[in-house]
Amino acid sequence: MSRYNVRENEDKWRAAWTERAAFAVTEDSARPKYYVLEMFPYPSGRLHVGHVRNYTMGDVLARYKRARGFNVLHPMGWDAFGLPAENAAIASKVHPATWTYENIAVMRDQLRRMGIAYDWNREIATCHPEYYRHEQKMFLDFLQAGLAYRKESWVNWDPVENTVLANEQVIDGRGWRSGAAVERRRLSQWFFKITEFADDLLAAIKTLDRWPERVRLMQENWIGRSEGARFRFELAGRDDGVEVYSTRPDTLFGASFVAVSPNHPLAEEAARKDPAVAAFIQECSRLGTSEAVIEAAEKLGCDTGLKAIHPFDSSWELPVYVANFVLMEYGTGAIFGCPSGDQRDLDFARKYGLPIIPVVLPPGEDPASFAIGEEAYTGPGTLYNSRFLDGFEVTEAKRRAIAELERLGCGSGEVQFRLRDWGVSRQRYWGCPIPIIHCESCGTVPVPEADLPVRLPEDVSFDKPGNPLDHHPTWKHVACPSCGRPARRETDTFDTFVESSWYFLRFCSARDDHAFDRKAVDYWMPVDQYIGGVEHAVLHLLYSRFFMRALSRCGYADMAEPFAGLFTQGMVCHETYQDPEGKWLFPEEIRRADGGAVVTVEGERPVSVGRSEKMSKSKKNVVGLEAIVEGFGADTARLFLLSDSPPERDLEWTDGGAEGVWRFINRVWRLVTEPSVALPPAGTARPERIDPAADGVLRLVHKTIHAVTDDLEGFRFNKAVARIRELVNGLGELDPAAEGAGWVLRRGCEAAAQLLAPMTPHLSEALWKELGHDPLLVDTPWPEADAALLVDDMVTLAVQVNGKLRGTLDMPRDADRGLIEKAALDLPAVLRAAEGKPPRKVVVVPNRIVNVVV
RNA sequence: GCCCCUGUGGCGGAAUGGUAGACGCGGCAGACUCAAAAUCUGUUGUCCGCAAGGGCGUGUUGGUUCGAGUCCGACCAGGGGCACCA
Repeated sequence: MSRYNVRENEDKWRAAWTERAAFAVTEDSARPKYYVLEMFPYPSGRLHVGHVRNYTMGDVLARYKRARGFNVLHPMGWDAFGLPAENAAIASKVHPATWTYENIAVMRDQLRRMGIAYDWNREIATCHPEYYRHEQKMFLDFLQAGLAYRKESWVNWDPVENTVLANEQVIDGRGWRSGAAVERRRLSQWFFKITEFADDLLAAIKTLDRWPERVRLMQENWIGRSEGARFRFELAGRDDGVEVYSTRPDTLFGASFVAVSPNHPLAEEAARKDPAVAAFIQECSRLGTSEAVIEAAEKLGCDTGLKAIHPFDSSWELPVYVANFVLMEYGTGAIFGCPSGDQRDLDFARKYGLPIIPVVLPPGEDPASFAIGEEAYTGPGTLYNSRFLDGFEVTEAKRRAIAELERLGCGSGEVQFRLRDWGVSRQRYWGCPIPIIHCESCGTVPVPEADLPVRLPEDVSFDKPGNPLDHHPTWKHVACPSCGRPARRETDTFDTFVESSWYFLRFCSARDDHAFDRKAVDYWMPVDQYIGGVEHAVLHLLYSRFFMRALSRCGYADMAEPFAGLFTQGMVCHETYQDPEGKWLFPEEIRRADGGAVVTVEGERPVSVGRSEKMSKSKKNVVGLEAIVEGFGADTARLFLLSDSPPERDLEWTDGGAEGVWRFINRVWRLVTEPSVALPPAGTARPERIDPAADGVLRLVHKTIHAVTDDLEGFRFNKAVARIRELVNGLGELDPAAEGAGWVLRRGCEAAAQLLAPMTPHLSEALWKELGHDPLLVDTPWPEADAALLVDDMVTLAVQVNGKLRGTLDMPRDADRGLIEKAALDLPAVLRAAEGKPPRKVVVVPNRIVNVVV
């Protein structure tokens, strides 16, 4: 019995593709183009199976489309700037650049071994000055176009590390590494004006019909368009007021307080006079900037002592609170509270004993008895207790309330977006320097284009807390390009999302002197199929959509949407293991003992098995790619990652499953190398006579070609694999004595090799050669199914009595309705189930089912 | 708190409103073997039954329909997102 030699074959066929330069492409107007892109990885150290799942899906598509005659662009690169490199620098004294480039070398090698069909000539690393210099130029152009600007904003500040923290780095109000209490601080930072395109970014989501529904929904929520009113409450005894934004101006007569954000100027003013307010604001700053945390926290407030005057009734005064649930970043940073119509306001009013005035009467309720209980009423209804708004529906009341505010001159209707401008400044070393010089007399001066790129200095130290660029002895000291006097470089670097917002354009002409060649971009863009994790559903994808618009406005391109099709794949998960002390264990540190109990390999101590979770280093539930590829080969890993779960769902890695795939690969190998009946030479014409038994198998071959093609088009890789397995099972059961069996078996084996090719390219190439074909399979067109062989002459109908299955009926396809009814009614099982009762009705669905109703 | 998704055998999962459990993993039985591994064959939702056959089954619970895993309502459970991780 022969065994498929993985090592030899995988090396051999990869070398053959490389020698052919099979996947290097150029623009070719004669052929339809197809741009397949997987989200490029951060070079974290080594490839894990999650990456491989992502890239395998892209490769399946790239190889499939290539076989269908498309000119396929399938590039790969590295999202190489980022925090982990700096953390590594702090932890192990290795320079971020060294660490990054070493990781890239390891991961590139791993990717090559997986046999993914990339055009490696287009490889890019975003930390390379040849990449980021174009980004600096774009920034200058955005600045010119008014799409980039500088302003103050709030951040989470770690006073020990002297650094800004991400929300996820704030744990219970403390810095993740230092443990120091986090402060909210104002910092002057650079922003991209994404809100400029808010309406268009929202409206165009409708055109992205090849994006997953949930991603579109997430983006819609993120942009968060709302219609409401911005208006002013005068403050009693002062000549200023407080401006609020509300989506429910119709409920103004239910108002019982005004609340401002802890960062609102009025709050700061109150804090200066009242230590209690100051202490409260201090307390709020501990919550951090995350909306989820703020919204979930108990609604707390602190009375400022100020009184706001109701815009519709100057004798009506409302208390002004500082409240922890009011966000400075949204609207005006101030609201009015209507407890009967908003849950947060209701909680707040209950806590502080404020009036609760119902103003919207739900349909069918009696105004005399309707009362607000535990829940605020936010649904539709009719206004009451609301003077001139009484009797109007909510929508109409909103319109009238706004009209009245406008008449009074204290406000107007306004559309608000939840979307805020994109803050791109990071107080970090390992990122793209922002090409700006700060001069005391000239202000912020752009670095002249001729001086680009602004390169990162290499001699930096990570001994001190804070930004290494800031405490570098010389780097930031430069002459002002405008006046020549001593000035200081911007020491912030870009958010790494900036690099990933245009890398797909760079791939179109990766070695061009400009950011990209317009002709190449016009040919290849948009990306036809983008594949990546759903974790990027909002930010990366929205930023890229913004960049495409911003670059188009600056004359770089002429396109709004960079990604025509998007697919978000699930994560790869694995069981977790802990020893008796609760320490996490790697899968290879455990084994299953004879009784089925799980024990440690060392010392046989009992292991508790946890549920399957996303593979992560911290829980050690990771499987090494090397071990799999060494043992079973790249094709096994690829096929397993495609076969067990639908691609959009999480996949559980199991050793058993991978072994099953390995068995299957060997079964296919033996099917071809040790056929049950001698195969005629390649290209032999179809024999005159084919036995009905063999004809059934031939039909299976064509049905499989048809179904697998359809499944690949629809991203149903797991089903495609299942169908190919059915084909292989069917070929294994072919009667070798049947007339025409050899020819049918050849057709079947060829189809199996071709259909498997996008998934197991090495194996398929080897099978193709075994089957006597000389040209590479990679240069062979996709097989076509013969439509005549897709439909059977006989069909099996299910027969039900009152909806319950009682038997089946084999009938010719499209048989006469009366014939079917009669045959069904004569079935013994039907007679038995009907218990002698006459049929009241017989439902016949052609070629599918008969339902006898008695 | 707000928004969203998912619940089907021991497990991963199939199923245009039409034969629930394809395909695989695991289990059980057998063949080959001195033995094991590898491989192959059969079997495998559950309950009753010697069998033929039948009852029950897609988180719970109502509804629509000749017919519901699929559509609609309520509930329960698990998961995800909510602006400096990438």
